[in-house]
Amino acid sequence: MTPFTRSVIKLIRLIPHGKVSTYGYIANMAGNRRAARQIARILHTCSRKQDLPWHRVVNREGRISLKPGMGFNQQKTLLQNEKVQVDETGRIDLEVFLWFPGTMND
DNA sequence: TTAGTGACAGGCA
DNA sequence: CTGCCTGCCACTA
Repeated sequence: MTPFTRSVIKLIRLIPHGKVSTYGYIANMAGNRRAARQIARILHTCSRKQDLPWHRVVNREGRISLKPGMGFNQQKTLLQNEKVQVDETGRIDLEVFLWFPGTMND
């Protein structure tokens, strides 16, 4: 468990209900802006056991980066339960739902 | 050690 | 909107 991983975990837990963030932003906030893919891997490995809101992390296009049948449906459902609008293709309007640290918009 | 891969990002056509 | 390409980094065969 590297310090980078720990800060990533903390940051993700800060994402408020009803908002989303992106792999790139998380990586940037954690100190390594080129680590977007590592964020994905971290979530993939320890999301369940770390009790993380993994579903609040999408890619920079505001789209769910999971293949249908591989968690896509679950993530979409979890987000919709939080009133986040997700269309059938897994797309989300980042202009509305992207979380910016500091601006306690919720 | 090398090569392929992926829950990514950005630039460009 | 869709691809294609490059940079990135941990993991695996």
